Amino acid sequence: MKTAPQPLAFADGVFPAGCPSRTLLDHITSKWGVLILLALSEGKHRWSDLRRRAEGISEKMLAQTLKTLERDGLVSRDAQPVIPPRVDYSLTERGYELTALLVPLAAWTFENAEVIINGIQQDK
Amino acid sequence: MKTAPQPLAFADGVFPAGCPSRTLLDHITSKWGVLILLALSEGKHRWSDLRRRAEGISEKMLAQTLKTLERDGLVSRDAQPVIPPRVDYSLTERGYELTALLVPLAAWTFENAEVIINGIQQDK
DNA sequence: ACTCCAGCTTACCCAAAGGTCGGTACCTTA
DNA sequence: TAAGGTACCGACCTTTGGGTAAGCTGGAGT
Repeated sequence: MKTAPQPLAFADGVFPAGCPSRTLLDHITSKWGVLILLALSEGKHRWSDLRRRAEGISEKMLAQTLKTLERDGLVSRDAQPVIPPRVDYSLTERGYELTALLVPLAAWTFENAEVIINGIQQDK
Repeated sequence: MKTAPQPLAFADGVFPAGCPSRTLLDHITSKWGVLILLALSEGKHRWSDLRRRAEGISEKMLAQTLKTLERDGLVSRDAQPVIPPRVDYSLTERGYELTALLVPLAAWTFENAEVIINGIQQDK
């Protein structure tokens, strides 16, 4: 299989099926993954902050998403053993690299959403 | 802290729930949506081309995804009434704007996937 | 004493995303 | 006559993402 670190490696197949790239892409573009990454692009946040900022996320999904992103080395977890438990989540170096590319995309999406979605039949 | 040029619309809530921006974000970051957009970023493609390039997609999902992206004004469909039916799909102006931002993200993902996913326990 | 908060985890369950398969219409090649 | 290709549609069924609810630890508030 292709492992060549070419600039435009998807010149031949756009992310071969079953490849690690597909998995990572799924993590990043997952429903809540994007929102968490965007929230953290502004700086460190606590559990309850994230719940508020990623409006609508459930505790289960928050925990699950954070765990995935942490495993992928995009988010780091800093648990302080203080009396009322305090845990801060922030982006790793790698995470910042990613969100540097993600934020413009999100900004474009945000700016164009009204025109696109409201100007068009939206049944699904 | 601030990473975007604009007043950062998600400064207060990162894509408010139930907003058009969430819907559009879901379309764009959907499992097959990304792959179709990336494939089309290289130029026009036919139905069967897309099936090959978005490896693993089913006909149903291809049709559904294309329809969504078309409704969002990101993809244009050009059906020629020739004897063996020929339909070309390509990006609209708006679609190009998007993929200009999407491609770097995809490239980063592709380049970092091996290290991230293979260097780490991957249970899910 | 009782309840509330943060920061989780686990169990249970459902809607919906997505896969499989068959059909359609028209033409070409064997 | 039969098989095969393009570009789909749609019924049916399975997988899974994600929601709800409950529990847990250990203070702090009333």
